[in-house]
Amino acid sequence: MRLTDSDLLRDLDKPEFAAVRAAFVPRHFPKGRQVYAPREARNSLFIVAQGRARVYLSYKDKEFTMAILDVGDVYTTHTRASVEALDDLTILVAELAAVRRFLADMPALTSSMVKVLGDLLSHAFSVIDGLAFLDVRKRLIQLLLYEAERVSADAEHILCFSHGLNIEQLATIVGSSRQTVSSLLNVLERDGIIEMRARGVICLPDLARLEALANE
Amino acid sequence: MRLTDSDLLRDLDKPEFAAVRAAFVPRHFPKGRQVYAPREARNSLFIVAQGRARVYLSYKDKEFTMAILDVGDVYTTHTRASVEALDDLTILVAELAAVRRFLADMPALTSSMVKVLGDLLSHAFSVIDGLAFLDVRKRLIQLLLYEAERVSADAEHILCFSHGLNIEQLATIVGSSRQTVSSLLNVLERDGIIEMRARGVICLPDLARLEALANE
DNA sequence: GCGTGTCTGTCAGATTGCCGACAAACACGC
DNA sequence: GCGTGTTTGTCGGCAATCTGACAGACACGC
Repeated sequence: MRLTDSDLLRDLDKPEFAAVRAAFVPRHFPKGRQVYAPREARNSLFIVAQGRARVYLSYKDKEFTMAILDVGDVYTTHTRASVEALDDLTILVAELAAVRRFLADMPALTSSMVKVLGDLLSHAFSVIDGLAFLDVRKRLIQLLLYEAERVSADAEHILCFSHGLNIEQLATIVGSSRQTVSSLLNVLERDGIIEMRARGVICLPDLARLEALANE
Repeated sequence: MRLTDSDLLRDLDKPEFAAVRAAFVPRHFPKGRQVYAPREARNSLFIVAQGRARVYLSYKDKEFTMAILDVGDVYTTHTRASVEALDDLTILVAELAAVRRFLADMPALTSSMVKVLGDLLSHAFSVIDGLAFLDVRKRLIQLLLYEAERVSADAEHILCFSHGLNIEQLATIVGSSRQTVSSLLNVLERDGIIEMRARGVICLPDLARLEALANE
């Protein structure tokens, strides 16, 4: 779910961007608080400075999680998505209109913006791809593989990651129900493909086999 | 499915944009020909000058149509989507890198680019929204309403549109199968909510009732 | 006007995945 | 260690939708 950790955050701290940096205001949200409501009029751009945020669509009492933003991730509102704080959250917010004023002067900023939008778009296409062509089981496996990729840098002997989400939240990511995801995970565990060490922690003792399942 | 008919095409013909205009090369494709293959390396931006193009994802022998581009629509590749000519097609193509070089000099161009990406993104969100929350019937009804909106300007007494697609193609738009869409359409017709005048032509004698169905 | 190829309507069977219900496992404060 | 609220596992019934099959309708060239 990681989106676009461009160098925007780092760039902003360079002296030549001081003027732009001033357009970004830090805002804090306690865990669970709504950051943006569905059809918020304002278009803004923010960078996650601390904590995680969940970007999601909702309809009646259902929710679909589009992305989980981590530190360094950049996001633009002006879509019909809501955002909520998954942990205590700090973001740097700028009005899009304000940022736009600087675009002419700072080509680097333009590239960043275009990159952010491009990454969001590319991610959205992946999501559509999954929903249109894959069943819940495959979408879940893809999610596991995706998470695995992010920790693989640690090169642990046995690959584990702590996503810190409950089954219900996982279900909103793959667009399914708690019950379905629960039983799929348990089948995978019985087959020795995953291991659920604790709530919110999954290990992948046999990555190769998981990858095979994704392609079958 | 109409995307982003920004003023890019018109803007480009202004004398001050002559330099940028030169970066766009016209290309022709006969009906049915592939315009971009799935994972084409090059990132480019094009404007439809004549005909229609279909943007779609594919997986094994299934396809999902993301959008149908009309004259004036702008599209950027660099996603995993393919594009094919739905009619005989003429597009103005520019390499993204080439366009990017002009961005600094021409803020208006930047706005256009950001708008294009933003529109694509917003459309992608709508698609996800439909796939995640609505059943085939509702997605189909939304599609009908969407098409209705585009011709409503004609203010005909009874609203008709000729989409020029067969049932199978409609099915790829709503992410369903030919059989399902066929029977759903026939149920709607029996209920007097739509009228299929000829292949590829649908009339909506009772728009209000259709809208009611969409919200139920 | 006839024949061929495509498009459409419809049915039956199988599958997927949802939902409600309920019990067991867990987390955490006291 | 106990009690309460949350999370998880599992079952059964049900609705949506897919697939394959086939017949009838249509379109168009000759």
